Amino acid sequence: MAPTIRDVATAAGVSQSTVSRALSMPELVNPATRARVLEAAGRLGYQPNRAARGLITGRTGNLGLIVPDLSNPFFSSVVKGVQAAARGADYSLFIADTDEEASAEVELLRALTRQVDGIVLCSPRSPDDDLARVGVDSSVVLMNRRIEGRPSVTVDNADGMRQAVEHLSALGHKRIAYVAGPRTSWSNGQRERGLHQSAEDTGSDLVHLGHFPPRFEGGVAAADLALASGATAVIAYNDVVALGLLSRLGARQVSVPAEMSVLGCDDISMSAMTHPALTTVSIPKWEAGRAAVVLLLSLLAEGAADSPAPDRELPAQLIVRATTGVAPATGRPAPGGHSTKGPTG
Amino acid sequence: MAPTIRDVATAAGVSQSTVSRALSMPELVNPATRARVLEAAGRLGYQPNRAARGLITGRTGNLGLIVPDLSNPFFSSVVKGVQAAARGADYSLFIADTDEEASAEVELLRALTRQVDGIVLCSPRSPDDDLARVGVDSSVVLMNRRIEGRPSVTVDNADGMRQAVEHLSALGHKRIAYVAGPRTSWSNGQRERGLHQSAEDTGSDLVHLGHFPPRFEGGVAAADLALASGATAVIAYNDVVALGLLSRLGARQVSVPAEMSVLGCDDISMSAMTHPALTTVSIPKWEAGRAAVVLLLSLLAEGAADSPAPDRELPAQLIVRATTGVAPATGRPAPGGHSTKGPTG
DNA sequence: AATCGGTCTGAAAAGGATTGCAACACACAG
DNA sequence: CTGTGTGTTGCAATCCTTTTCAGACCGATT
Repeated sequence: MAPTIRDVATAAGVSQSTVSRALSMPELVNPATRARVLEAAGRLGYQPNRAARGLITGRTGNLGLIVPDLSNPFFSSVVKGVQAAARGADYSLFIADTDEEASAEVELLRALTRQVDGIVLCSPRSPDDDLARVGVDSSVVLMNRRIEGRPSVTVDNADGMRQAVEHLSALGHKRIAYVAGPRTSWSNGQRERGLHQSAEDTGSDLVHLGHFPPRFEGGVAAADLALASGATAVIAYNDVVALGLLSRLGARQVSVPAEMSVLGCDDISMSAMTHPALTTVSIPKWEAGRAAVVLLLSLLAEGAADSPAPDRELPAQLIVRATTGVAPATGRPAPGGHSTKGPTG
Repeated sequence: MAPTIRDVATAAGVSQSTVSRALSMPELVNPATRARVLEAAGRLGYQPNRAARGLITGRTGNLGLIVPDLSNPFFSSVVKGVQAAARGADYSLFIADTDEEASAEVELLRALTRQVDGIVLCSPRSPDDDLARVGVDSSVVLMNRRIEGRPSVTVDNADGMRQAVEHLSALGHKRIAYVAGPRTSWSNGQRERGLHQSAEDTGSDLVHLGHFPPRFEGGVAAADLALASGATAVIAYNDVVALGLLSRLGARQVSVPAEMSVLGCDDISMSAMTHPALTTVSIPKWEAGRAAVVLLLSLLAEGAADSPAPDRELPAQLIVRATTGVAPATGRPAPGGHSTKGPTG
């Protein structure tokens, strides 16, 4: 149905090989012939069959992207960055969403691996062992997770948390609550680590409120714990959770930031639009997606040879908006909430 | 590198054809042989090379999905529906985002068409002619757009708007403003049509505030116009815009719904979580994505033969939450805003 | 005139899976 | 004992492109 290289060849009065060369190695054919070939190809609307090409080159021209939840705005931004970079390099993109289910990751990884040249695995929830096993044969770049011996793109979450804690500390907050994300999230682990370290450095009390689903409802549920904890500021695992916090605090008529400061993470676009606008630790999402693809493509080009699993770490950046303010003069009473300085999960 | 059908064949002591048949037409081979083949395939971890298969069958096992903006939660839901259906039918999914740019649609359509068996084109912004031209050769199902002679999945937007207007009318609102979406959006046209019809039926005044980008900022910008229009209720093109309206109304200290009722469209998850929770016309997003794939697959199975471009229309459903209430007793003055009953774009 | 270098082109193989056709074995009927 | 049918398997062609290898051609040098 669609024109093949053969059709172009006869139309241009040359052989298939010449057509192939005219299109992919232009300097090897006589300019006049090439012009004829290009004209014929254009006239027939010829598009090379990527499956056939892939069969012989062993490369598909496709990349895969696996994310936990496409409806999370954090990941939409990542997807956009990945997409831009892939399209720029003339790769097509398979995107798959695991619905936050760890088991789906290895399954998708396996299913995808035959159809792509490489995979960006974003914020995987699976245990290290599973990931180590499955990715060996194909090129996989991890994002938001670091595993020994695997290339990855990460963000300096710990430093982001340091900036957050120092900001709050400078505002006079002495007791800071943290609403944690999934136990299986590597980023969450990094953030907890950064929090504990900088809490210690600044002499702040850190209250770990427990692990919550990284969604709006998680923040809603955590808000009451935060209020009961005696903290004057609360840091959320991400912005969506922070928005949930704000919502519940609003419902309980707690004024932000006068009575309680709230700080998110990610800097999703919605965060700048709330009232009051959310103070947050900005993560270069788009850039991270792009960097993952760049790294992946460089690995593919090298032929998976030398370098021992490169890592790329991007900076996080505190963005101060309106949900953080000076600590209330009178400390709140501090019932409930278990204060701890050791990591909990 | 990866095991081929040949490897399985020698391992099982049969020919390639037998392996192929054992895997895809099990009833044609001797049960004992089949068992041997399956065992060998399993042991070697054989996965058929889809490119090679596609070369001969002419089918890729891939579907394509094109949406205007992945970071719009409406489309994330659609994507999830499409993905679920595709995965259920053992198809892989290419997803592409046009960044709301119409020209990218035809380009992506063309690029994708060779690599997939069919495409779901969601909420296309391109003019009818362009779409009519490009899709002829491949199977394309439109979503949120109806074009003569092309299969489509749509939602009864007009009826959704009717429900909205009747709801507001029953609450005593006489003057209703509409914040329109992109001119190039077919859904927007349908909604305007429904609005004008039901405004006439209920004897309400409809104020068209103009076209705004379908984003939060669009709502923010429209809010002041709504206030100045003398309307006591405002319907937004979608929920994201409605959230922008709420934000700006809040900033201007207009109480919702006491002074102004606000009504959105789509029912994105965020809408149930605001304070007050947003009244909205719910669109079956997930279901629509699924329906589009089901329709597409049925077309592929039929071999694009008989039926003259089936259309599937899904119902919309008003969800009353807290941003709509009885009209304020004292009508507001009505300067600015151009009242009209004819469609504007 | 023969050789050489260089440029350009074509023939043919390869890549992995599917499938039409032929072959084979076997049982059974004629 | 031959012919027919059925059930099972193998051979070989095919899909479309890339790539290797060899050949053709031309001008120039020895």
